Amino acid sequence: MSYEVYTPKTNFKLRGDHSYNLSWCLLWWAKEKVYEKWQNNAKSTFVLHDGPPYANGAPHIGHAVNKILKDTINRTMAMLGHKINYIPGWDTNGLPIETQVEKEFKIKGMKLHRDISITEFRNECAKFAQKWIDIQLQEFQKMGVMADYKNHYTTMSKRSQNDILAEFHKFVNKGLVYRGFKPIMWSCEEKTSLANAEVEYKDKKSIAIDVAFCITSTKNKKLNDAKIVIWTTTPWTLFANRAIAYDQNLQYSLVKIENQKYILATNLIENFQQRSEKSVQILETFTGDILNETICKHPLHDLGYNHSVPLISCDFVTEQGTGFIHIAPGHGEDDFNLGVKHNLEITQLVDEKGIFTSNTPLVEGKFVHDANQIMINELYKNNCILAQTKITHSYPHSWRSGMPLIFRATPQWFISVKSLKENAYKILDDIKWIPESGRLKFEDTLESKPDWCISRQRICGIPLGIFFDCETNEIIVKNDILQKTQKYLDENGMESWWQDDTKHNILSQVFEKNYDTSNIKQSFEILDVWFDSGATQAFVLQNRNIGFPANVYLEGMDQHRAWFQSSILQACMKKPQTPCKIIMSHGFVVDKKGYKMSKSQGNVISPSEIIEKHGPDVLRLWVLTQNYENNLRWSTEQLNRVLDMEKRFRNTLRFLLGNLHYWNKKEVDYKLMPNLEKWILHRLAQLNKLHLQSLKELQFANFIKALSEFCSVDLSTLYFDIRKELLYCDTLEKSQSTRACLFIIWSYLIRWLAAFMPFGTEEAFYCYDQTQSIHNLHYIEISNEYDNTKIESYMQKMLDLRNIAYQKIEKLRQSKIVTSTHDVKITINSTFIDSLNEIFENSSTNNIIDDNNDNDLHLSRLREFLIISEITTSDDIKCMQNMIVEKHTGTRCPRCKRYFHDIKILCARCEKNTS
RNA sequence: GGGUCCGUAGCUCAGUUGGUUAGAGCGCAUCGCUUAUAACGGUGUGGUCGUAGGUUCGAGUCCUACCGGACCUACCA
Repeated sequence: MSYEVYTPKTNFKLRGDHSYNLSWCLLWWAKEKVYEKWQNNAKSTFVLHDGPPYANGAPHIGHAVNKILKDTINRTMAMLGHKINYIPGWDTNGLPIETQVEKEFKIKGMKLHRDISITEFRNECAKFAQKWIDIQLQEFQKMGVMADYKNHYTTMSKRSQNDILAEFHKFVNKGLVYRGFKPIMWSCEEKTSLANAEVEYKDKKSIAIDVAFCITSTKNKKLNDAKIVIWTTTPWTLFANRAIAYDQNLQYSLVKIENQKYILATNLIENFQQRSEKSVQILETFTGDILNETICKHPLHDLGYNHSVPLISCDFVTEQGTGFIHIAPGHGEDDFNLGVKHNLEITQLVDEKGIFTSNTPLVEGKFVHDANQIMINELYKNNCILAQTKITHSYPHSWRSGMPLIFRATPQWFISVKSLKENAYKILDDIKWIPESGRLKFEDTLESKPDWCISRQRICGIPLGIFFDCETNEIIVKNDILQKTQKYLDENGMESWWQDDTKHNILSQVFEKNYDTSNIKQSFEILDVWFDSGATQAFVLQNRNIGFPANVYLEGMDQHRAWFQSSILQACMKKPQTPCKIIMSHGFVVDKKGYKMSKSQGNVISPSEIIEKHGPDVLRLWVLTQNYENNLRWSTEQLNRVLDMEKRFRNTLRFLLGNLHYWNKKEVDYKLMPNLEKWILHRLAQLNKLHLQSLKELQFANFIKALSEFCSVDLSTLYFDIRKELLYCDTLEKSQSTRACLFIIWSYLIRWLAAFMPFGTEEAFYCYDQTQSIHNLHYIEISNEYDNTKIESYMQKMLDLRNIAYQKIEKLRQSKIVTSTHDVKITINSTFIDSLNEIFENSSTNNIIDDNNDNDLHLSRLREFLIISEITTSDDIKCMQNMIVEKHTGTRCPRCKRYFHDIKILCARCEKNTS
């Protein structure tokens, strides 16, 4: 037989239909204009400036981490009452998109210029980027990322491109842009220089050779007929060899190998022996300075390479090789610097495709990597190779095509960064770095930053928009030509830069009719994409009046050398100023074992898959409960942990909702609440402090964990379990003040959780209130009364008693004497009543259960707390530890489960409450 | 090769300026409830604090080296 009890009633499911709920929430938020309403908030505008992801693929788990963190901060700030200005953006120019589009044309057998115009090509790139923007935008929304999507920015929109060009021209006007000639990382495949960020270091197998150079002149007689041995892994660069470097402080030895004298670094002889399998006899050892003013001849001297090869001292000789470094000033940075210092020829023997030009005997028209074998063959013919080995070493490759890169000296445009760096150093203290070590990373990169090569020999991007004198290499700036160029491109479209009449149209505005402009060249290069994204602080934050400086920049920690760097340098063009107040960085996603995710390892996970299987809240909780300053680990254990956590939160909300169903919506004065309620409110006050702390550090993991413990331990195990008897079995009238307390708990919990699991909380909130979104509510300030530290000692004493009692009950349970705490009767010493009085000091008498057997209020409280049937006193018991726990000998009331001695069908209380 | 950061129970994390027997939640095991029921409660089990040295009366905490991992850097010519 069942009796009426007030068990929880709610439509909110423990396991919701997350895919239905996801689409419902997105519709609901749009209808409710959640983001738009954030603009009505009274507190100052909070600007988290979005660093643009690259629009060339589906979002990966790293995007998810980044966007979820950003969104959580935004939602938190909105609930604090700030206006939110979050403009998502995309990086849409550059090589990766261009090569992708190029590939598609190649498949169709089409060729740029022949079959497709530059304009058409650029349009295809834009279409390609737009496709991925649409996909990413949708995915970000599914993660719950709330943003001003309508006004999103891209680096390819007309307005952005004009703004970015204008931004670049400011650098030109300030005299910071110059044409330089430097060896830079060059991709023969893509025929362009590459930014550092476009370079990927991979293992490459190379042929390493030890090559002998004959000495032709030396001031030291004993070196007369000796040969210098160099070691190289790029034999083709020997065609461009112009010197040999050594360390004048290093020990070198004159050695004899097969009746020929050679010079090698003393400590590297053993390595050399192993490589060459030749026996080496040391004749004499000396320091490197003896090699001063020594001159060799090129090993292919008689084949057209008849220049002399001087020995030059340097400080970058390493532990590898022979102690001598072959120097090709056109093909390495160290080499170049040394070449400039000693006035060596900076060779330009290789064209943009990596093919040797006409002034290179033997290899003219040959690709550099094919030239390796030609060089090796010739050297063998001339008897110059002492050893040939294969080595695997880390070598730069093109990020996109995967092809090995070369160093190649070419004319490029550079921004002089000296003054920008000086300004940047001045604002480092104005930025709060989270974590603090981020500043160190940033500073390290800043310190070693060379002048910024900003030209790219491509077309998917923003043209430099400059003309220059091809004799002096000076950029033409007279008669406002830069502004006129900007205006022209604004009116005719950015792609008009590549049209035939553009040069004439612009120059005719600047120079008189008969002025000879044959010396004036137009640059057809485009800007480095890092300049594009670095300019967002200008063309998004400032030009659109979003707010400058922004409050927060938040990106992966790799951006300390990339976006953070370019943004700050560009902001510091005129004066020291920071584009943001806080720079926060997060780690990368790794697998269970801590290894990075890569397709080849097969350990990648996709955010959309997680969302599909488990819902967006689970993905978010996974991100948010880890220490994201370091790596974020993904594993099934973690997934299960987060699934359990989500379930715990949902079930807590469900229990609250179910019991609020019976609430008369009347609030209750704090002073009238029993100690147990005061304690749970005190816990809320503690959590609130933690919440504020988490906002300061923008670290939510500890707070969420505290919330989870609160739900498990404080609510489920203690408060809810104890109050169930009252809520279910007593009169509705009696239980109202506890329900009022449940409402307070609900009010805080649902708001706190809203930023972390926006979908589940919305679903729950809708069960309570269909008139508004939870995400347009604000956090509630905690009443000072709640922060009641005195209540802690009350709770501690109660828990101690509970502990003692439950240990004893457990023994009875194990002996199969009782099964539940309801079966138990406890007897304690009557003098303990006094200490109970102390424990319950100041506790209200409100909403105590009718305890027809007990006439002592405090005993009744204790009985309630222990969830047992009866508690009595006796003078025979000496102390609390000796409390007697035994099976109650009465009959159980089928409604409230308690045992009583005098019972008809129901206990007296239930009889009364059901009549 | 160099720089920065990280390494505490199966998982996520606490662990104050070095100070008793290293904590929590979850998980897991087990018992129970059957009025939050694909829920809930009781009890229990988990750790050579990455490894090895050193400083100290005493080290998870400080120092050194090494191992493993992440990010950055670097054409080992």
